[in-house]
Amino acid sequence: MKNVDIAKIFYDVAIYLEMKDENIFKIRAYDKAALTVESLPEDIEIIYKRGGLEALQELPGIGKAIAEKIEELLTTGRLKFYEELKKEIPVDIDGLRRIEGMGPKKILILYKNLNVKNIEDLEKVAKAGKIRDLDNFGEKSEQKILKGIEFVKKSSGRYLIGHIWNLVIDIESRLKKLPYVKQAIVAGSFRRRKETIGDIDVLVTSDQPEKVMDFFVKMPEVMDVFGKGKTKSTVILKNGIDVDLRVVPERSYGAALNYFTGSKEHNVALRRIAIQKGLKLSEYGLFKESKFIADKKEEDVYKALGLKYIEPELRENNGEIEASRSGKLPDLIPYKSLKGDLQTQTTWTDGSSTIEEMALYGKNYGLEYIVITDHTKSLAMTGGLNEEKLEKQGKEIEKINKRLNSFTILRGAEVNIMKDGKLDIKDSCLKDLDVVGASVHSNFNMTREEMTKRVINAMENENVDIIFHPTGRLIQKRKAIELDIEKIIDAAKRTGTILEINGQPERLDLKDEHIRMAVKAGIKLCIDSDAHDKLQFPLLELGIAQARRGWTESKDVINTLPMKQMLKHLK
DNA sequence: GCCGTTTTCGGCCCGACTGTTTTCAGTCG
Repeated sequence: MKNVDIAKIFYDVAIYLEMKDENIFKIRAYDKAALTVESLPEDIEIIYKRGGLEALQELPGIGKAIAEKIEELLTTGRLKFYEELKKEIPVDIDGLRRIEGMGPKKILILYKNLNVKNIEDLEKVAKAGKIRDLDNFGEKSEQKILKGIEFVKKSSGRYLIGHIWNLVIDIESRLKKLPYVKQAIVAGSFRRRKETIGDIDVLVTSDQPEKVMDFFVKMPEVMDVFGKGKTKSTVILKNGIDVDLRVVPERSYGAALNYFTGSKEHNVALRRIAIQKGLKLSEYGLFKESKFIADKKEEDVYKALGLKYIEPELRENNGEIEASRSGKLPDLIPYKSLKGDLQTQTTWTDGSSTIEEMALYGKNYGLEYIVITDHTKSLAMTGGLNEEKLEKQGKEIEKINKRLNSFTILRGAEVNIMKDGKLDIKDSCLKDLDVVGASVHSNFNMTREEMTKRVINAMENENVDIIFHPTGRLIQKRKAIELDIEKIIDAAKRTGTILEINGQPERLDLKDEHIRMAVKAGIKLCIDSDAHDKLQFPLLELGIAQARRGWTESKDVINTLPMKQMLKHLK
């Protein structure tokens, strides 16, 4: 049983307990435990095997009772306590809760009175007009439920940050231009640069909130307005994404930005610190009694709490507060700080731009060098290159390089790691390339042991400089290959192999927590766009965002260096 | 249910909006 499965069960337990009107703090305890398990960097099973119940109880938010439940889940694969709750109230919690406004209490009322177990049941009773007669429901809530069902049918839940990036920036800049808007910024998980975004949170300061709200709910993308007040409005865009807008007075900007950036867990931790100091922190400011202490700038809030400013990408309550207090925050790699891109594809395989176009656009983007890394022969669907073609491409690159000023195209390839860990291109050919990246593109379903061995085999090849998109995941589409990341990091250290942070929106691979492990182990990384088109170099910023979430500093990333120095880090 | 250089008992983060309510519960972030 995996961490996510156990976390899911505890989240569900919390919801069941809420239905049963249990003590709110008991409910939160299960939520907190779920979050802890969910965000562990290693398998909880390994922790349990290593240290048993005691080791489990050392985890934050996990005490005796929950540790025993984890033990039961790990040893039997089941949890009686949970199964009894499910039997007592057999409803599809996940499905029903996706409907806006449906929480535990309402789900319970609907189940008890109308035997609603899932969205289909809900739609039937709503259409039949049966909901309006229930206590605490009315005609409006019935309509809202029907609207919510329509919306859920269309929407896919969370969105990849790279896919909504332009839309978000566009909305932000339109709000900024309004004469009655002072500041406008997108906060929330977007500002923290999470790989997926559930909804867009926009913060605005203005003296005329009504006008801002009027503009907001009438934006052309808006499909429906879910709520509109003086300080808070929620709309749904035609593409299915929720946008929340909050308007606060200018004096509260810093506190509000901090509050709406989150994460929730980071905020809770900050509030606790405030309470310890006899202060109160809310989106309106940091207060002593009713006196403003800090509000205008985020920095002031942290300072007043005795902390160094914490960058948004770190605000997940994963140790950043302790690091801030003790002056051990990382000096994060800045945006726009890469000098080269070590993975790009061209028309020689599945890219849509020529080598020369890639070079010109790369230069224009501000880079000093790029590596052309077209696919190799075993990836037949992309028309992968063989040894002969690689050599031919090398000559072409040489020609183009002569025409370029203060920019260099390096020769590379993205070679395939075969099932046994061997590569699909001869070493004698790889030796001639400047940069060799290797990656897994086939046989995704191997056991963890086999897969880890396979990749390490490739890392041991003296020509392999980088492992591209190491875990092979496609967010929301394909699971990562089974890899023992700790062993991969050890091997990287031993063999001097670089691990990639791939900036493609659906990859972002390595992911943040693995990056953090790699950085901690002191191995070198690179950040690539994996551009398949001349317009994709801005994906490097997405890669940097991911790196920042993994506590990466410039010194950890070889392509922050000028070309000659970068090359020295390769084998 | 968890947790503790103030506590092993008594705390546990804060506020807005909606819809159904005549003062508030539920939901959301």
